[in-house]
Amino acid sequence: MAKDTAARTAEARAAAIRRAVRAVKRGSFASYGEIARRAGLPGRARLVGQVLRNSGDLRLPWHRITGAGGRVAFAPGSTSAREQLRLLAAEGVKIRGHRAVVERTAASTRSLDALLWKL
DNA sequence: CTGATGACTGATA
DNA sequence: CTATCAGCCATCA
Repeated sequence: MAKDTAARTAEARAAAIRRAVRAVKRGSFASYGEIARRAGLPGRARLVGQVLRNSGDLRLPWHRITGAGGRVAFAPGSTSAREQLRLLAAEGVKIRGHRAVVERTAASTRSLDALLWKL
C-alpha cells in the first residue's frame, strides 16, 4: 500500500521538524522560523507550529520553541504559556516578561547561530 | 471550489 | 511599545 507522495512528503517534513526540535539543547531555545530553516523548510514557520500541536504530548521539548525573538507564542497568562516559561526557567533560560532571552557574555564574538544554539 | 484560521515572520508606520 | 500588511501553508467549514 504505497502512500501518496503528498502524504509521504508531509510525513518527511514532520519528521525533519521533530528532529530539529529534538536537536535544541537543554537550556537554550529556538524560534519556529529557525526550526523550519534547520529542517530544510525555510519560510514554513507555521508548519512547525502545526506539527508541534499535532505531535501533542510526544517527547518533544516543545517548551524550547518560541516565536521570533524568544516571544512565547501562547497567550500571556494562559496555562500553556505559564508552563512553557516555567520549564524554560527551570532549565536556566532567563525570562523577561513574556519572553525568553539569551544571556550573552561580554566577550561573545559568537555568531548569531552560536548564540541561538549555544554551541 | 472558496474563505477563514492559526503554537509564524519580517517589514513598515 | 502597538498595529497593519503581505507572505506562507496545512486544515477545516
